[in-house]
Amino acid sequence: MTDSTTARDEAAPSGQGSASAALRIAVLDRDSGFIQVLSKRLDRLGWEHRVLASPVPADAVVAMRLSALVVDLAVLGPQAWEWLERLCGALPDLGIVVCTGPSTVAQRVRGLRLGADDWITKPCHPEEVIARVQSVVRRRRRPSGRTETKPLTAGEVEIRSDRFQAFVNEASLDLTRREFELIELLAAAEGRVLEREEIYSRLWGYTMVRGDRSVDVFVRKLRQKLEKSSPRWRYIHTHFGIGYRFAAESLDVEADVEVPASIPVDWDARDQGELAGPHEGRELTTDSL
Amino acid sequence: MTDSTTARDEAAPSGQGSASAALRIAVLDRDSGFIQVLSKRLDRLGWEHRVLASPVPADAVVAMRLSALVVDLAVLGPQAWEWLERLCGALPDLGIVVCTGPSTVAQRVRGLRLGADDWITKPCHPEEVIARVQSVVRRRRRPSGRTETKPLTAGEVEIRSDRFQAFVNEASLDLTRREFELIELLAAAEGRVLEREEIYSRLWGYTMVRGDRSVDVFVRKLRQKLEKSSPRWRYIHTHFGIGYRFAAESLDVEADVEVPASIPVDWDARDQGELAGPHEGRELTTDSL
DNA sequence: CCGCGTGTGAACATCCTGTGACGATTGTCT
DNA sequence: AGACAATCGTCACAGGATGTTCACACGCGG
Repeated sequence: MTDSTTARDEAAPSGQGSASAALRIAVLDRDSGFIQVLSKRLDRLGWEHRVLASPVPADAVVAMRLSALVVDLAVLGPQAWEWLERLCGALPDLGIVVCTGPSTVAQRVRGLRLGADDWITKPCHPEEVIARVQSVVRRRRRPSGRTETKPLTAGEVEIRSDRFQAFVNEASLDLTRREFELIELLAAAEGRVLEREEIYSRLWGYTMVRGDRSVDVFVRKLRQKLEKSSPRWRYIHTHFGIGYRFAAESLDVEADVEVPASIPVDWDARDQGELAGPHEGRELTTDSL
Repeated sequence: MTDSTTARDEAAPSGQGSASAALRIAVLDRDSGFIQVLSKRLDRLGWEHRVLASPVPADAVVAMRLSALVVDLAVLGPQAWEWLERLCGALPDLGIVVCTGPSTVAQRVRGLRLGADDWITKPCHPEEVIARVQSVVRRRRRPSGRTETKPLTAGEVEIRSDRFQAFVNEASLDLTRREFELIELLAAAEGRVLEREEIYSRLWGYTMVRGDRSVDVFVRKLRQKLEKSSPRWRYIHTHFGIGYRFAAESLDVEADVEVPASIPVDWDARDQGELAGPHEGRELTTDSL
């Protein structure tokens, strides 16, 4: 493993609030003075950052896996709008702060509507730029309420966010980062069907291109590991043409007759544990192993 | 309503289009001119909004269940910072846009650091205020966005958008994607008759060519599956020369004793369905099979 | 009674997913 | 630095599920 270094910062489905420090920022600008001051400040904050002086294709920005981007639209010339639109379309979760020279209200409105998160007019104080970037990034992390309090369990598996691992009978499944993020995302959906596009955008951070099989492949890897450790259960269900649904379902058939009444089962706690929606009534969990 | 269909039209993978409409905004300001213009604009947008002219306790704001708040800190006087801090602490998900008179960089930075999402300096154009509020709200809606999934029921069937499935007595009908979209569309029409062309254009996304039987075929498949799982009910009714209407109707003659009480019958939808004869009087309900 | 719209079943074409393997990339260890 | 291992993303293929079209039977409406 040892994956978790940069793991959570970008595109984290349920990031840990702790890692507010590690941020990847890029600044696209030509004003050397501005860049210099800003860079120094970013250094002191310990934010990983990168300066781009020339118009970078939107696709290239996507590959940088940024948390936020500060951009002077002037650098991009006339195609700035198109560029901005494409970028926002591809990375809905990227924080974009436009920091540019004098502009009209209409321009600012247009930029914000296209997907920019903030718009600062030069000249401006670098400290304010920093503060606005922070503000944008702060808003981005959703899971404010979802701290790593409760380990999720379903069927035989237990998903521990604090360990970045899933376990069956205390034995780790040895999930990789992506695999874990996937199972965590699915399990957190509480039995709802998640569409491929949504899974992709929440795990990878940008929008999926048609024909991408990444989600399928990782679902397969997950299923393999789940099946190996918990053969009598099915967890990930395919919904053809839509996506996947996570729900623990036992393969043991109608074995309730087998369950001796002598063993008192804590139905309440058990039911809560099951992620399987309240329906799927015949959960019958004869954990007779 | 009809999540999946509308979602389809705008190619939005996860976003429920309807959610963008329901916004609750409050404006805390004393500048009557500003308020007036802003209010008018908010009205036209259809956003539910409320104007507060006097310093409202932070707790009171909490009770308003807002999506966003536009506030002139000047109204709050010297306690503005404390007020802001408390509010942000209590409602981390509330979008807060400070819109106030001249300020120093330090003040703006402080406000943003305390939790404000944006800071606009007056005088400013109301359209920009709107755009910035939208930008702030846009980011926020992801996490809770998918809560409005209310199971729709009619007769014995229950349509669950979160599972892309319909159920009868908790047993799935195993509908395919198109079948589900169709039943969802029909059911959402609340008993109105939908013309073939409309059904087609809303499910397929483009206009139907004359002679296309796709809708008929899918109606048939749906009827088959419905009949198999719920034989004592009729759901989809043909209106000759027009289209189809969805309404649960029991075949049991007044002997609803048969109807298992476990599932409440949606009488309302049924009644509405009977009345709905929008098109030329010849309703003549040929639903005799 | 005729014309047209609809129900029905099946054949056909298409799309979608499961699967295994391969190269690319990243990070670690020596 | 270089080799090595793990992980990730893409590809091609196969099988199956799904969507579409067609021909024919039937009933409605005029």
